[in-house]
Amino acid sequence: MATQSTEVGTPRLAASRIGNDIGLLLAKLHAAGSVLNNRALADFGLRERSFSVLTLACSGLEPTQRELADFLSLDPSQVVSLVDDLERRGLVERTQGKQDRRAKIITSTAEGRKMHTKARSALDACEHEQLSALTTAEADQLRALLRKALWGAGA
Amino acid sequence: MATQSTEVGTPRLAASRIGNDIGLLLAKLHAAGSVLNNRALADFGLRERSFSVLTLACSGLEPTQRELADFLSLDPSQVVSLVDDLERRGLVERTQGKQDRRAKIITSTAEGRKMHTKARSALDACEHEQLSALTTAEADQLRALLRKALWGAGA
DNA sequence: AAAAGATCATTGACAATTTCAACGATCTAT
DNA sequence: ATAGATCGTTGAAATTGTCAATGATCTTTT
Repeated sequence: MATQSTEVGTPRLAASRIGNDIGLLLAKLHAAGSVLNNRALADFGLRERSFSVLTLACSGLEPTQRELADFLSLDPSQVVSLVDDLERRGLVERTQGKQDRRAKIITSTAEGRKMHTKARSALDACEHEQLSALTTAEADQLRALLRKALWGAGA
Repeated sequence: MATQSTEVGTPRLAASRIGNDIGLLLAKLHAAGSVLNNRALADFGLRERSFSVLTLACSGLEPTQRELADFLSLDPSQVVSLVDDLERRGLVERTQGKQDRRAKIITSTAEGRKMHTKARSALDACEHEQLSALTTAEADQLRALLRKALWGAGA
């Protein structure tokens, strides 16, 4: 994410064969969205990643840090920092794993859930803005295709 | 891209609301694909980005470095390094802009085009592997939706 | 039941990347 | 002409990514 702007720039070069590369398209849309998202989350002292951790902590799924690392495509040590920060701010708590005492389950505090609710609605607005060129049906379709590409038909 | 593996990990947490966030889905699919792509390109001494620059250099579109930066969502200084490397290896050349003498137009050498052809076919295989959970029609649809989200219906 | 080997969170070191401010050269507008 | 913007480039600073080592705990093998 180099361009601080949201503008996705001259589509002139999109005519190249590379304008059809899934990898590049993913990178570009992701970069553009990150700027939007981080800008919106800054009001809450959050970034995309800490928001993701907070969301999962609020989900009731009781994720371990290892699961967070896998799911968010992060190194376990990065999760430590993310959780440290959220825990220091009282939004999240580490509790010992039930079957596995090595693992730490991340759960949200009441305050964390309040914060999450507010941040979530801000993010939804972002997403809507990011996909404004698509109809609602197309946006849903995009989501479904991305999920299927990642996890197969099962998810 | 933390996990060096291609495995996209436990979909258990995908049940969370965040498993529908476009931002996260893009990040995950992009991260997984990057590992694949960079692994394949390593045989040619290329990475995703240098390959992108090389591709645009081969496109006949005569992009300036500024255009490359915009299109690839990179800082202009990052493009300098990328082009430096490719130029040192004789794959690409800087030529002075026609209307604007500040600008540098990046074009490919004959050797650059040979390299590009080989790398391209390796990458196509990657993309196919990355999207193996999708049918061909779905992959095309995904491409079209990403393009529309980025550049609107026009592109 | 004990030992060996794997996995979890954590730390800290190191490398790579991103971001930013400054610069000379050139372009554009006043 | 002059003033202000833009292009590529450099280099420094901040952020991120990667990796190896550790103690605690789990799992598997004997």
